[in-house]
Amino acid sequence: MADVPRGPRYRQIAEWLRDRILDGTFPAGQPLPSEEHLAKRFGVSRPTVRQGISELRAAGLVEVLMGRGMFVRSPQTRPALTRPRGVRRFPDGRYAEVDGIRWSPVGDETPPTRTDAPLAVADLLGVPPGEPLFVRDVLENAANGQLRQIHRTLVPFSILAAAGTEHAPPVPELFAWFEARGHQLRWNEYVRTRMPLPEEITALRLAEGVPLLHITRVCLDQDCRPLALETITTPGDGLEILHTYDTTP
Amino acid sequence: MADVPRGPRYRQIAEWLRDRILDGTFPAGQPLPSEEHLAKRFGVSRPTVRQGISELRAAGLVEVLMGRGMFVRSPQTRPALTRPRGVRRFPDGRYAEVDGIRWSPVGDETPPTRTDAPLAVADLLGVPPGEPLFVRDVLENAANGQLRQIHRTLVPFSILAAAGTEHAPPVPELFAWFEARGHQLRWNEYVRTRMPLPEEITALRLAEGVPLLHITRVCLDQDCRPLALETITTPGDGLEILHTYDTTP
DNA sequence: AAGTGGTCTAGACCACAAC
DNA sequence: TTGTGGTCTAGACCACTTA
Repeated sequence: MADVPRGPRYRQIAEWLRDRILDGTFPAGQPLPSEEHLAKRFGVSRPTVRQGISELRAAGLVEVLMGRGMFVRSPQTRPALTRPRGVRRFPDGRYAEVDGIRWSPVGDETPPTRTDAPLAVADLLGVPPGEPLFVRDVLENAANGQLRQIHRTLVPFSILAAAGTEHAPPVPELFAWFEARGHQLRWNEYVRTRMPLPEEITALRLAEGVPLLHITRVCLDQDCRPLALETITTPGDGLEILHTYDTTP
Repeated sequence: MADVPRGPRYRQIAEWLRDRILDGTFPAGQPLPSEEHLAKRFGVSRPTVRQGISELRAAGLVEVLMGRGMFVRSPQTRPALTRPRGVRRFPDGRYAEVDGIRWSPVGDETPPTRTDAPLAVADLLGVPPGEPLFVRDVLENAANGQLRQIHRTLVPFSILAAAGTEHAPPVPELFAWFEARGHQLRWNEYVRTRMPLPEEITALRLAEGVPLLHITRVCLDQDCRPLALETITTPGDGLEILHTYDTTP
């Protein structure tokens, strides 16, 4: 008995293509048959073929170029860039990111604003919800624009006021600034992932079907009191992050 | 002058729905207008409406239940579960995950197999590509099946052979086992994200548009020689991971 | 039974890219 | 000019859920 095809026609087409992509019949970079061609080959209409293709696009297996055709994406291997996470303190008191990446702002740098702490942020910062926060929001790039991230810094005005200012320096100067005020620093870093909103797709120049990595870093003092919070939003493709630890007693 | 609607009709419909979801006109859990209703309201055909809806589904903004309707997904806030990453060593020499989650295997536990190290894994384990590896693969669940993960453990046979065995115990017994052989342990943890393959969607019971978090943990000895590698694949929704660090000198 | 979404047809016209 | 994908129509029939 021959195998009876299961499920809807569009999925059979998607699976036929997927199998041939994964087994190497259609190698990466190779143009795939046109929609019209596939429609004739499977005896279905073009919208049906397109529905199958949309699954492969969402899964990031193929890339479709307007007016040119459909192409196999490069296989999922390890990302090109590994980004060690951590903060280094030099003997002279300067702070720097361990990953050593030099970011520069994209476009006009918008002036800092203020916001009322939403629940989740207030929780992490140990302040009541609605507490006013200093906000700096920067779209940054590096590596000749190959790399982008959205970097947001949040500091409660109550902490700035205690130091007699209303303006926080950017990270990592902020950390040296905290240290100069007698704090010894540690960080908690929360990592999660989600699909991007349309604005994020354009801002970060994301390809179809690429999720985001979302890092929330809370800077704490020696008594585990939160001082500041950063969120870093980066593309989930071509990038991995690295944490190092030994045993916790 | 009134605003002229831009872009294709289906995107206008998607944006109309998205705006009303984000501004609270359609609160979470509320049923949205039916496809037929939307088609009449916008003067388009049902496939056009469906194309717009497919964008919202991919972005995880709405959830569609067959025969019932379309519903607003809960907003993207902080995930329900925070999973601290790390390994604890008790004074009696036992090791345990810092997150304290008790996992149990789903279905029949498959016996360990062997594989030839692929390039990326060989690189992290410091062995030549193709080196034979011990492989344990387990689909695990916790919290009454609410939580699932795919846990793979890889150990070079060369390391097992040096201890006169061909069978590695599961993590975290493996760590105590290494320690008993004179190693002092550290870990490197690589975090990345990607969209799931169809098998992973079913194994992990993923909803539409939910990316994966993919953790690769390498266990190193005191001389930074890799001993074993684990990969943990978990749903990207409802879960975040937490790393803690202080300054690197 | 009525209403929902899931699948599919057989076309059409358009925008874009390459030749 | 030709071939590609992008958008859209105006229906059809089916499977599923709820009442």
